[in-house]
Amino acid sequence: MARARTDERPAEFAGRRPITSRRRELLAIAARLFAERGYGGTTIDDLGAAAGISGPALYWHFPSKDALLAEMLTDISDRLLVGAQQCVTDAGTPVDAVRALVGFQAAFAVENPALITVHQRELPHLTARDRQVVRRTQRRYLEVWVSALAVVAPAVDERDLRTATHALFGLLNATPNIVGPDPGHLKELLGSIALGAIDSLTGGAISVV
Amino acid sequence: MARARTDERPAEFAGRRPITSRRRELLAIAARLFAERGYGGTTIDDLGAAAGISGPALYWHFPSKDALLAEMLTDISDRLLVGAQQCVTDAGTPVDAVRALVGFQAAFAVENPALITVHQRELPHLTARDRQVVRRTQRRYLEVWVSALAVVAPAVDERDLRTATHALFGLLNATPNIVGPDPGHLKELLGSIALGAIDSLTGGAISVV
DNA sequence: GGACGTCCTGAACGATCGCTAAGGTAGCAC
DNA sequence: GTGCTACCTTAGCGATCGTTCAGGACGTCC
Repeated sequence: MARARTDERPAEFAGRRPITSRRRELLAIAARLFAERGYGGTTIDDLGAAAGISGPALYWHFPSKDALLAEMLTDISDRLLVGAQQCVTDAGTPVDAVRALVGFQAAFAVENPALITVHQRELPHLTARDRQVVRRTQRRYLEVWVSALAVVAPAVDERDLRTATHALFGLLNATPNIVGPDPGHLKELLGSIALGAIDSLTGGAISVV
Repeated sequence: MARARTDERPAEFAGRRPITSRRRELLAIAARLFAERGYGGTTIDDLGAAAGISGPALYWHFPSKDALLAEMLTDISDRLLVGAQQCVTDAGTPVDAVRALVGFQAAFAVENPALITVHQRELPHLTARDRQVVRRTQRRYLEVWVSALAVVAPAVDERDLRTATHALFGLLNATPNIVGPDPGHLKELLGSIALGAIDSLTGGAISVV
């Protein structure tokens, strides 16, 4: 008999776990099911069945259902934060930085609607500790946006900028509700609408071509 | 022994149930808890405790936890639809209609962030039948917006308008994530950002004062 | 007084579901 | 072959939770 991986590698489970392709696959499947049925509406057996294995087999890869969700959410927020930081450092001008952020978030939301859904919806089902971690990363992501916007909209109060950024996230993250258009077109459309929204803060310095 | 209300009034539970103030109160409490902890993270006993009664006491007012959620969600979508139709019929011009819709949705979202959260998040936990009902009403609400926008943005493809409307909903419904500003200011701010977003579709016919 | 309606309590049942336990199989190293 | 690792199986436990049941308190009406 082999011990469960949880017993075998306690230190690893406490921090970062090895990211195998199988784990990534299972996380993607879980994201789809969570988006469709909700976290509470998806059982371990559902997840296993969708992956072609039994329910309890998941415990070889993840220590618990909670931990699976936690890993999914931290991964999403990490990817967003890293991508946003990259946008800013790569941009030549402040205006370019804002445009890059809009394009990046639009692309992520269009390409990963299930992740967006889970990220928006399932935060309450995390443990207090995991929720805190995700929230912290989300806040840092928000700050990247607010800092970038503050440069192109210096006249706007910073609290209003924070509000506006939340609104922009809501706008760009509407992708799970949108059906039909091809990804490229959708990115363009959402991006231009978002830039129009930003124009209402700057007086029109952004979306002019 | 008194029979449970479910046995007593089967016909009434099948369709509309009487809306007492106590029921409304319980629905408001449930909305707050669902928004905080999620539907699956809230037990019948939690709901009862928050209302100062025992858990099973809820079964006097609602036939099931599912039905409570269903009533909450259908009520929200009904209120939105009725309000939107009112906006359009009361408006003098197409531009006024769009402005009224933006103001109405902004006001609702600012005043009822918990309802917005539940409405966005808990749809998967409805039975197929209830979900269909809510979806239908949501679609009619969307159509009110698309029709109004089509008049002020005749050059935009209707599918794009539908996409844009989803984006606008996402923008205005970001209120649950926004903390701090006073309601009046928040409505104004979100409204003006939304109008800026609409300007990106019309070329600037809306937000000009 | 009694009948009746309204709203609630406390106990308990039954089903679900996350999770554990114990073991099996296939592959690779030596 | 033996040993080891990676990944999976089925059976079942324990706890949670939605729901039902039997009844009780309080009011109103006659």
